[in-house]
Amino acid sequence: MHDMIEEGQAEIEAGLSPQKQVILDAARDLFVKYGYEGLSIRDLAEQCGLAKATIYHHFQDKQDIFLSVLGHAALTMHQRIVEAAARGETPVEKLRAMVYAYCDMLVERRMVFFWSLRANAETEEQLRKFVQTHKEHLLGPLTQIVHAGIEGGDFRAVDAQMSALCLLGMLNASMAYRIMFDEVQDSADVAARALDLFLSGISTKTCQ
Amino acid sequence: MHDMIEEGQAEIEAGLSPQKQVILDAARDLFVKYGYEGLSIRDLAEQCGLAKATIYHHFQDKQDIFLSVLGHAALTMHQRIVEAAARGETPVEKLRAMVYAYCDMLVERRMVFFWSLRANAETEEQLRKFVQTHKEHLLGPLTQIVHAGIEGGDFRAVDAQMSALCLLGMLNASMAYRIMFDEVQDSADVAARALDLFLSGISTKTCQ
Amino acid sequence: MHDMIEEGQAEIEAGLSPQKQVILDAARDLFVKYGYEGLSIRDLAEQCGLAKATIYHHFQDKQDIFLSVLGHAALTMHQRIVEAAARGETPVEKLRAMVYAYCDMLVERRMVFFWSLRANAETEEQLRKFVQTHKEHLLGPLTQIVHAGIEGGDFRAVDAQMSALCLLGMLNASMAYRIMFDEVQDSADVAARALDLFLSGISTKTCQ
Amino acid sequence: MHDMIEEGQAEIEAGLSPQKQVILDAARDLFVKYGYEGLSIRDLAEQCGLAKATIYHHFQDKQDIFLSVLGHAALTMHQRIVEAAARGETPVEKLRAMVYAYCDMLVERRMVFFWSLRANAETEEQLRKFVQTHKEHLLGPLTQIVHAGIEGGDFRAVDAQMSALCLLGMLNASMAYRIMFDEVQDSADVAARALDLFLSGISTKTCQ
DNA sequence: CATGAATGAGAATTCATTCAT
DNA sequence: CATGAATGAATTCTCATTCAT
Repeated sequence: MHDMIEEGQAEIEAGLSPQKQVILDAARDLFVKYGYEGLSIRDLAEQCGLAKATIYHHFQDKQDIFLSVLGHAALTMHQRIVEAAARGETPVEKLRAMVYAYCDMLVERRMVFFWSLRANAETEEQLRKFVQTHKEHLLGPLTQIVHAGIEGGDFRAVDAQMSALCLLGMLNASMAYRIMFDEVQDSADVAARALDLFLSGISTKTCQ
Repeated sequence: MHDMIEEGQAEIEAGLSPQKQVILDAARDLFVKYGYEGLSIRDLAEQCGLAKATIYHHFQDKQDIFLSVLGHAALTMHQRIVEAAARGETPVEKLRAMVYAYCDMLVERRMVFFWSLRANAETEEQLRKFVQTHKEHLLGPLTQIVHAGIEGGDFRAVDAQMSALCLLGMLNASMAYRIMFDEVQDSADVAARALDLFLSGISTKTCQ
Repeated sequence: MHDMIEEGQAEIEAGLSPQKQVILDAARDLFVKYGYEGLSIRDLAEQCGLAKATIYHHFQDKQDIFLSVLGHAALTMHQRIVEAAARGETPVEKLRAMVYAYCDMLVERRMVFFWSLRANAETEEQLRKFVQTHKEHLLGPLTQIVHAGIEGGDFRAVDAQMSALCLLGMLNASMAYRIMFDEVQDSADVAARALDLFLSGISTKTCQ
Repeated sequence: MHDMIEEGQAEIEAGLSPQKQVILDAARDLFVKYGYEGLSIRDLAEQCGLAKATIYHHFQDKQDIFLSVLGHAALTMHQRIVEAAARGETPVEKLRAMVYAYCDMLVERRMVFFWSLRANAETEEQLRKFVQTHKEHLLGPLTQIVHAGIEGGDFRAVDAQMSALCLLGMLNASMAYRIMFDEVQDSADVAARALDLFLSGISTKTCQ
């Protein structure tokens, strides 16, 4: 895997006080580990070395933290994927770079499934809208490349968005499996094989 | 979609007291809806029309309920998939039947991802082992068919298990998307398209 | 220590169904270990290999069990002490035999203090009356011997009951200390030294 | 009895927030009255005029409260006994003052037996260690005086610690009896008689 | 910018007990 | 004589959140 990020803890977003960043980074890890209900403000505060009340100084409530985490994750994913795409020439090269970048983030943050975070019932509607708004950040660039590949004659005339979605699903499943059961396998390997299967599926060339 | 199950609530497993079945069915729905931490025993009891204490008469604790739900789900999935496979002749036909059966269950029980259920930290290790034991129920039959397809010359010589895993991932993502965002689309359609992409990927025939 | 009882589990009292005895024996151990509130009917039932409801077949309620245990303990103590007294000739010999018998029971059943069992508030009044009634079983024989010693000119003219009470207190404290902290010391030794101190205190002879 | 403490509720220990003191004082009374299992946090909170959760703001859990109570009791006992000892000249005088101080505390706080408080099974080991650490506070000063008495030729060459332990046992039993059954008797009287018996036992002089 | 104190609501779990069988 | 099923009340403890400082 190519562009390993040294330590994914502290990417400072414009307009975010450093203290907020600390909280968000800790919150991300805890949400991923324990889910929405499973993260307790007490734990979060302890993790940050702050008092519980201080958390409320920076965020309105738990949902606020949650949605902030989600927003930042989506944004970062987007940035990395777009950056990765820029490193390739052909659609296939671009796709490969994006896939690696995506899998890196999955593993690095153990964010196995982006959607597996599950908020409580009241949040759910809000969450749905939120995800609907931000999913483009992830799905959009992929879809676009698939589209370009179709236009360029590299790929068959499939439904581009649906294909991108399937690619993400394959990667999610593969990485989840690797993380849960066979940590020995290199994630780049796993990702490569899933990507090959995908490319065989959409490529116009004879399969092998 | 073909064999829609009329009401997925009450398949009686051998050796399970009916009262336990009632609790498990309700628990399944609530776990899927709210996640592990999100299900409260109080809600579960109310849903079943029982007193909280009665739940604890039948199950040791929340984890016990959780793992029971998981176990039964895995078993049911297995049964349905195996049944479905029996309805096809060729590997492709078998695969298609299995995919439909799987997606039916996903939608019917809104079990969007089988693995997205997430227990608390202490459970996690136990959960991991549990899933490791039971994943075969789901992955095994698929892998077997892919294998048969390879042997029979229908499929390319890919890693059968990895391919099966990718197929599941594609279906999970597709169905999750459909459930979350465009409920209008027919899930059979969505499933069919994902399957076609997959088949194109592993088929030995010229793509297209 | 002389008359070690082989296994203090099953002394059958006249008129007690064997099943009741089993329950009482288990209850005694649990009350001693955990106190009144600390014993749970569930644990008691498990310990006996019975269902909870079966306990209620034999006893009215928890208090009933508690008072039965107390009654039987008082009775057994009484019997053993009286038996022991019969084995001595002089008051001092009798006292020594009683003390050994008492300490044997303390250790054997870890009933460090007879009175340390504490029931809940509502029971307390009932308990007080009960203990008041039964304390004679323990204190009476000792007091009587002290009295005899005074009459016979062996002991000083002290308040016999108060002296007996003090002797019990010394033994309780000594045995409790031994059980809690230095299990190495022989309980017969410990008892002997406490008794010597007591005898020095009430004896008419020059000390030493 | 000489130095009766007017109201034993509010001795402020250095370094303890006043709120913690309030809770500890209430907890002491309730533990003594009902035992470890018998005290409910709800009752304790009500007694303090606080919300249940507030108790947990100040203490980690029930055990924490319990051990705190024990620690403070041991400390206070120690202080009072040492103060009392300073008021006497000869070992006998010192002992007498200590005994009165001890019995005062027993009655005042109805702490009939210092050791009769019994925690649940998991605590027990922790409790044992705790008591082992703190028993010196109570036993140490007494043992020391007995030792001094032996050195000075006032007392016989007995095992000082064992004697001190016996003295405590006598006092405990005597006071418990008085509190439970004949409240009419003056506790100073009761204590005096137990002490006289003890002194007769260890004194080198001819017994009367 | 930060926090200690406080809390009402609710979490999971256990309690002693009853009753139909 | 025995028990499985059931339960209302109580248990310890945690939750997200507020507020005065």
